[in-house]
Amino acid sequence: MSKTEVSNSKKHVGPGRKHARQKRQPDERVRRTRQRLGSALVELIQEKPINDVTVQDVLDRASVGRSTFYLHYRDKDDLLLSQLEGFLEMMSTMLSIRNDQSDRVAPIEELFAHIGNETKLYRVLSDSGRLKDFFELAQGYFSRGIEKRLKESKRLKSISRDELSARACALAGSVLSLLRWWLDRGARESPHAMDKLFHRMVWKGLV
Amino acid sequence: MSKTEVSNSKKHVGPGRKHARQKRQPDERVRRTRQRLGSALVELIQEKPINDVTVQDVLDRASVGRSTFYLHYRDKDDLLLSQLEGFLEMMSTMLSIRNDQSDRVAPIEELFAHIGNETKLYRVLSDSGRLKDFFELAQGYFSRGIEKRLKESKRLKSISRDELSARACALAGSVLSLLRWWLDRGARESPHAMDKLFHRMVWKGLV
DNA sequence: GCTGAACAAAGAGGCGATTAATGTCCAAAA
DNA sequence: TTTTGGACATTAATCGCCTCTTTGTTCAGC
Repeated sequence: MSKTEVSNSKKHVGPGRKHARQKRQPDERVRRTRQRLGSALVELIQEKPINDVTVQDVLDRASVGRSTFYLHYRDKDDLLLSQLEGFLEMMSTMLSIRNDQSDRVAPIEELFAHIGNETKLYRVLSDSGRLKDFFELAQGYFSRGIEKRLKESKRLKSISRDELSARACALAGSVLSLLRWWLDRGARESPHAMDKLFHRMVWKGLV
Repeated sequence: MSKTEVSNSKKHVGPGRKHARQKRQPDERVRRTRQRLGSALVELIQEKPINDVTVQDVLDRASVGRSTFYLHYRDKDDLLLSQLEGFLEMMSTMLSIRNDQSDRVAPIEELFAHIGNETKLYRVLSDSGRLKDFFELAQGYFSRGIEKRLKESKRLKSISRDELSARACALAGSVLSLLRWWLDRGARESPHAMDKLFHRMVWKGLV
């Protein structure tokens, strides 16, 4: 695990993945085990350099047997990736939902709020050089979420499939750039302010 | 030079940099030497894996003495970075220029056209894992170029400095995402079509 | 400003030995 | 069915030591 990149996990489908994909039968025991492992890793990488965290550390912190770990995940990176993907999946879903009813929190605001709560983790990823991989991953998830949303827009019915995907891609890019701008300056503005800013810029004219 | 990252070049100011910065007295000999070294490197990395290209290779190809090389550049990476920066500087300048007069080629179109001519290089950077660094670098240059342009917009006179920089950042992000989308699909659409697409999306409503 | 040659310093690669960590397997418990 | 603990084979990091390549510096002279 020397050349560990967050994005380099197309190795093989692996044993752990099967559980992740089967959304049926979310056995409570399984859910808890995975949850404990994930939290343990996330905690640990905020305590010491990511490469110094061993599988054994995670096992101890999570109080989970070694064999159980490998039953769920291919390796440490797979676990981290799975955590990040879970998070991004949430964000993507948020972006995909139309909020016509004004009683919902705006998706961009919610997105900034959620990520603003994880600035420590952001720092860790940044320091370990995995931030670029994370953003690349995020670009995919955000694009898909946004594309889904755009598809339901009446104003864009006449637009070709390719152009829709291009637009989603560009929008995702701008959200992520804005997010990075915000985080790198210490997240000074409120999530609500960022949401309004984003709306003033592009969202309004597009969806 | 095993862990060579395009972006990791904040080591120290280095001897070579002084020539790069002094825009006065662009001595013809210096210009030619730098030009030859740059071209040699760019040629070579398209012929064999970037890490197999030695300084000696570059020297031979460029017919430049070893001491001369180190007079201009800190190391191989510095040379590559300098080439990329030169390219990005051009792009940034293009983005910063308002084209009120319709006889100019639109900046986005020109940008896509220029980069479309370097797909081989794009592939090389991608294969050597430096693409993420390149895009990160580009994000900075593009943001600055766009911010400069936005500053001259009458429609945005009332906007705060911070918001202007945020907007520029987001716009740069969307251009780059679009660019990546375009390149990764084989640059099928014409630069002109991409320009129009971009305008339909955001540019129009913003500047 | 550029050169060539000479030289010190750093680094990559090979190799055997040692140690830590990883990943697999299975019988048995929950 | 999931989880467990312990035993076990495999892998990977580390070290010392060596060799050869590449790097980066220096300087007298064009």
